[in-house]
Amino acid sequence: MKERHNRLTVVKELIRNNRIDNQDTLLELLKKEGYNVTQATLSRDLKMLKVGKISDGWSGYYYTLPESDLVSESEKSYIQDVRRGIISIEFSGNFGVIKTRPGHANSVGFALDVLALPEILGTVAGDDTIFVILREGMTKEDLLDSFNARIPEIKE
Amino acid sequence: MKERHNRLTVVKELIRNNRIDNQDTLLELLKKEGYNVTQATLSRDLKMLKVGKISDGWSGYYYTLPESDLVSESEKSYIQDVRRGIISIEFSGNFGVIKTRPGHANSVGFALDVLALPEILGTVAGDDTIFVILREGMTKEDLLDSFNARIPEIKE
DNA sequence: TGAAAAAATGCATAAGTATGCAATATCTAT
DNA sequence: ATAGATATTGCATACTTATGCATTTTTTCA
Repeated sequence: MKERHNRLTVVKELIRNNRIDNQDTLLELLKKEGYNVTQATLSRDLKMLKVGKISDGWSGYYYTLPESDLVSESEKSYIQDVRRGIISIEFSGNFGVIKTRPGHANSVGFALDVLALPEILGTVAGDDTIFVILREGMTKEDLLDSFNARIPEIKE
Repeated sequence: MKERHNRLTVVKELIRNNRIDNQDTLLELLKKEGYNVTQATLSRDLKMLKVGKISDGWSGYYYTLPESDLVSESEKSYIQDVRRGIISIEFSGNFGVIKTRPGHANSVGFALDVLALPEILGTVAGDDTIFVILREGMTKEDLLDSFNARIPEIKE
């Protein structure tokens, strides 16, 4: 059985979707989801998930997931768009050319805009080709690094 | 006397430059800096500074400043560029027009690029005017909010 | 399968942080 | 300068979170 694994997933979801500021509250929510554990276990769960506690900018604090888990579902779908469409990327000076499967250029280009990679100043998409303009001072290495960070397994 | 204010500055600096994971440790460091207070006071200081506690990605946790205090010095200088140059900003549809002091449009525009506000798709700068194109789906309210968050006291 | 090893959990309690209250210190408006 | 208002602080303690240890559950492997 993967009881704990399931619970961790639920905990993560609860933290993502609620402003929770202590473990007892989280314990309540977990109970409603059918998980009956003690505060001790929850404390260990949070440590495992690397959950942090930060200011709400007002007068309180709440739990927060590490950045890597904060990627929203919608962002994930854009990442999928990129993965599905992209074929190759090559550079010339501060311009890049992305080749995509036919008809995918727009979805990939739009996804890149949404992902707002700091290296990219703008894109123009045709049918199976995207023209990428790098921001002043950015190199193709910068962009590729950023790619690998935001879009894992780009080499699939 | 502004004892507390000074102390807060030191606390902030200590947190920025060290990996501190509890208040007693911080208390020690503060003592070395010549500030003798109790844990209770420090707890209040941290709340005031909106200090958070996040995972080091390994097995521990440490204090961290809110984003607004993490702004790098170089970023601050760009923020200054914007403050020095900007006069007004108005909108029409998904376009914005920023008026600047004569000759300042380029420094402000470049600073805006560097700051990479997610609302801005791109800018074109003349001599005392900047043309801002909002990203699809973004409103002028979004941009103004972002402005206020990243560039405090824009109304000076 | 049936041990032995590893992982997960609860209990009790230690460690860490926050806060009510009273005492001071600082600021404000005469 | 001075009384009243505000802000800061320490003390004691409540609240919150982490963890050592023993127990139970799950996994591994011969």
